[in-house]
Amino acid sequence: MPNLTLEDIAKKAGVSRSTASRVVNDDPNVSDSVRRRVKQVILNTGYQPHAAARMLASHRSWMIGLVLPRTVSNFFTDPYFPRLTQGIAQACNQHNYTLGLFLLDTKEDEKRIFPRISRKGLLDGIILQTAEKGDLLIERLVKSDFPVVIAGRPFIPNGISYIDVDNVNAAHIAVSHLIQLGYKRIGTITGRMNRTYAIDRKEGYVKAITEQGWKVEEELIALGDFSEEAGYKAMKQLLLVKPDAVFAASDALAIGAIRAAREVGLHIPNDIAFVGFDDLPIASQSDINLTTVRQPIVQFGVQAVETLIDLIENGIKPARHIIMDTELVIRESCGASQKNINLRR
Amino acid sequence: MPNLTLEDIAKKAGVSRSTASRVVNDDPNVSDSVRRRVKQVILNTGYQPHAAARMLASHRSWMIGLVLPRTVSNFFTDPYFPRLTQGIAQACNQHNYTLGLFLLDTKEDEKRIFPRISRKGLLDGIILQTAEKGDLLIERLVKSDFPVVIAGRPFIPNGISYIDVDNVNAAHIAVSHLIQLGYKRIGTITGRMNRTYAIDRKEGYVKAITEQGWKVEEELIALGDFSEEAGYKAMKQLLLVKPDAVFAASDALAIGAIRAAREVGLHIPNDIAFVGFDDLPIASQSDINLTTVRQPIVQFGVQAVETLIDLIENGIKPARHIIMDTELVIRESCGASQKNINLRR
DNA sequence: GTGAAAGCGCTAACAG
DNA sequence: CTGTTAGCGCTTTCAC
Repeated sequence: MPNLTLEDIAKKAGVSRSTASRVVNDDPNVSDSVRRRVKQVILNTGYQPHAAARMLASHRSWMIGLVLPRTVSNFFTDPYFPRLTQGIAQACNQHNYTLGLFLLDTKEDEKRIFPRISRKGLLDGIILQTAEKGDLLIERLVKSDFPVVIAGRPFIPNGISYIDVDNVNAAHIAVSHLIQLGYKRIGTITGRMNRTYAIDRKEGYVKAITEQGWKVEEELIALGDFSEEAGYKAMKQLLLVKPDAVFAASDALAIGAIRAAREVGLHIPNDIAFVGFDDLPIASQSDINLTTVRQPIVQFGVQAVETLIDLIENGIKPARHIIMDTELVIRESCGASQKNINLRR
Repeated sequence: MPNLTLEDIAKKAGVSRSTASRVVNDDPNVSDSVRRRVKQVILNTGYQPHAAARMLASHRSWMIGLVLPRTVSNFFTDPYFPRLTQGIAQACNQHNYTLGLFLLDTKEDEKRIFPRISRKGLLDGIILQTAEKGDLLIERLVKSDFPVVIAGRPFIPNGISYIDVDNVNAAHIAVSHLIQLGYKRIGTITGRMNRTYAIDRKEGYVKAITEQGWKVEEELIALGDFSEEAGYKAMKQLLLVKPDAVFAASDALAIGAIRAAREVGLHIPNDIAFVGFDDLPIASQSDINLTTVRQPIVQFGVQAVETLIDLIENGIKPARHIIMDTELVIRESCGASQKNINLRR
């Protein structure tokens, strides 16, 4: 395939470069006969417009960036991020955008990221995973008037678009469910408190506990980092204080925790109950059967892209705030079915 | 920040645009004093060259694409791919390349991918995960003389650069290790046979078994797809024919398999031994302690990028073929330590 | 509905 | 070492 330019196509079709351009870009101001002729030439030659030239002339790159900060950057320990990425990639394909992936591994990366992503002509917009409190990147991005969507509510949500689920409420429902089932000593494994979603899910737990007039016991709260490994370790801690049920802030945490519980011979849900968060495919497997809060992760990614495209095309103001629904999926690990039998007796 | 151009910088520094360009691109042909002056202006103004303009003029995009075919596209079920992606992203940051991620979700995606990634001016090169037998993408890419590195040996390796580990040998070593420990009825959980690495690891297994003069029993070979869930299901099958050891073609498979074994009350390694492949972090956790073939996944990604950059800068011929080392990491799940004690007695 | 012409912001010979 | 001059391939007014 030779390096054809628009000029060549125009010549072969016997029209001007502008007209050829109009056909390529589906401009309505072209007569049908000419359009057909040009399209035929394009088809025959396999012509593809030069990406950089188009970017330069049109001031659009048709490319969006996904930025994942360092703290989530060994992003393979929690299946959430790959899944989110998948949703985002899918939506990009759909809308004909190219996805640029920026995984921040080191502190160095983090320091150099702003110039790289804000460089003019590279990205039309950015999806940024919620970062830590006091993160400068979001602030700088907001100031730069760049189209940005935050995945997960940021610490300072003023004037910036984001998309989230109602984590407080979802966690509250999950823990309340355990309470209704009669558990009295409910522990939780949280994510690290440098993320709003970790904070919010803990808040939902606390709310449900205090609503009962119970005291929140610090020893029943264990810290993880959303990975399976962390769930395992956190559960080792919790086992010392013998909870009868545990709300884990992610499925990965829950699965690690379940491993730890089983390792010491506990049976689920008879000896101890679990509720997770995410509803990953593994949650529904027969030996896990995890009751969990279903998050529409892929759909969340799609929504992020579509919101961003809206920002790109219609301006960033006013900021969009989108909250997606969750749903408590009741399986075996919470003991609901057995409890119901008990109650019936 | 206003939209500064090189011209503006040049004016402010009292030099020509070319000189400013030279400073930006670290061209040695600039006097120190001028260089300092221009650099100062750049620093003061926060100037960033326009990405598209640079791409167009230099015929380089400083962007590489990572293409993951549909069959690996729900790429969050096997931690291998996120990890590989991380290695690739890391190397891209290091070398100042932007990473374009192309996750192929649907058949549609797969059909439309070639024009998208081969569009001139978008990518300097492509890293492509090994695809299925008869995949047209690789062929078309080879024909197009585009710089491409395949991650994992492709089915038709002629004239194309790839990077791989010696899967046959690694699997052979792993299974031989089980044989030496005295296991007599060794099963395996393979990946789907549409991937060279799945085929190769099975071949290593077969080689080790037949080397002993043993017959390869089909019922001892279960098919998975490299996910934990598949490992669990495959193991359910294998349990029916009571193997005393199992070689799993990935750690994810092994962990799913271990869950299935434990579910029916088997103890590891006393009742049944396991060896995995990958050495993911979870393999070393205290209740898993998986003996496994360590693959340098992140380093593999880095190597892929560096090979690709070599191709971009020095031409694609001759094709590079790089085989990276693996290592058998012996932990508890194979029963080596206990066996040794037995032997010593 | 179509064409001519003017850039988009940069790199890269080439001349000095 | 530095400046001048052509483009890179496309989009986008602006006339007609």
